Amino acid sequence: MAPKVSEEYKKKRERELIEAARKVFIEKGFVHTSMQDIMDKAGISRGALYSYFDNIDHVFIEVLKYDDQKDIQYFVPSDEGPLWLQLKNWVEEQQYYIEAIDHTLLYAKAEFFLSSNYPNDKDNFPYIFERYNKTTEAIEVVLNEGMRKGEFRPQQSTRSIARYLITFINGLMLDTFQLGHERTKVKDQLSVLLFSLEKLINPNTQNEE
Amino acid sequence: MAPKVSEEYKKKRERELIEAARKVFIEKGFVHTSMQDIMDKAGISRGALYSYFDNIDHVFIEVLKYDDQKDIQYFVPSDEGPLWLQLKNWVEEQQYYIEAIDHTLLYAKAEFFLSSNYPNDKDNFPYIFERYNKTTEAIEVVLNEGMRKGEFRPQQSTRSIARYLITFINGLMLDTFQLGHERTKVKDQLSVLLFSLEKLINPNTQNEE
DNA sequence: TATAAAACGACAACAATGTATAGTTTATTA
DNA sequence: TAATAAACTATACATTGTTGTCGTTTTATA
Repeated sequence: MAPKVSEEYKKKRERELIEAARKVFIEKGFVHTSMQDIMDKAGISRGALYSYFDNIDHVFIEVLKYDDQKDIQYFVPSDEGPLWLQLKNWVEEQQYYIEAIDHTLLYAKAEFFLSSNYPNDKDNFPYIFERYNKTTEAIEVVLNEGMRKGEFRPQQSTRSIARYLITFINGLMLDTFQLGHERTKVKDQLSVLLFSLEKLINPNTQNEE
Repeated sequence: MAPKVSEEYKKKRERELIEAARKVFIEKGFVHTSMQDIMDKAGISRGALYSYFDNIDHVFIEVLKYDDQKDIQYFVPSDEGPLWLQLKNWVEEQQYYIEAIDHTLLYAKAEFFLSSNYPNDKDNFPYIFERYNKTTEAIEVVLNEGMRKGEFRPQQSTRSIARYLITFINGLMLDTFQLGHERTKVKDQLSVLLFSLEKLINPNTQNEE
């Protein structure tokens, strides 16, 4: 009379399944991935897969959590150097995330949040709001810190500016899905963003009004 | 020996079908719409529908063409008044397009270009590039005109600025799909856009270098 | 009224889902 | 080390939804 495997083992197995599923989603996106695809990639039987996950939405949600957990690209300010440079760095880094689109979940995520049945009861599905809020808040914190230090003197609310930044980056991603990154000119666009961000944030270096 | 109906009749019928399909796509998006849905909405039989269109991608493409044709929201500059005000107007108008998202094809389009099989051979499907190019070019023309008149003195290339504008608006749309427009604060975001656009375009009113 | 086109709707084929069952493997523990 | 219960495999199955085709029926006109 013994439960055959430890809790640990089950966790580990589940993680393997999630990793396999993640690969499939990156390759094929969300809409065109079936449970069968995941079984094939993971080398697991139908019954076993269904004993871990109820359906494909469930699988995707778990993949999302897993991915979020390891891929923290939130802005984390440090004490060293001017905040403006840190912010600039962060924006420039986004280029690599966007251009690596074929090797990330970005595409599948966009599909999922657009087309899955799951988020239809949008209000019951806070994930997407939370993520948006977390990201903008992280930016907002930096902007506020910059204000406190007297480095930034924005004329708009820091929240608005943070939202603006995130929205633009979302736009870049969408364009990149549809046009490819060469046509989108990601780098060029990010440099225009930086230019205007500087104006938004730090008008005192331009003129005193 | 008679072709049962006139060419006119066929065109008319096709247009009716397209209009019915358009309604369905607006209601249900692209991914969750089936040929059956369109038959039901149009009150037409399977065979008849298939005699007009090969498959659902084909239907959608025709809907797109139809929609583009009547819904020209490209920027058209006039000779009256400063270009800056015209541009500002155009940007502010986008608010209504974005907020009317539930009554337009925008959502279905985003799904289609993300998830249909059709655009997979992206290079063979110029529609999306053309549309992007047309839109940005329309903006670019205005910016150039403004430069010619001495009204605008951008420090970036006008093409970059045009792309920047369109990308941001795409981002706003994506956010609106996912968050709803209250949460996205469309109006607020557009005003930040206008602020930074002014800086991008017309730095001479700020300082002379 | 003959006829060719247009519309109808049944149908086969397929793909995917989630459940179920019988048999096999395996880690634990008594 | 043998018994046992859980995990897993392999496969079958009913169900559902969708697609595209095809033989038949209807209908507008010459």
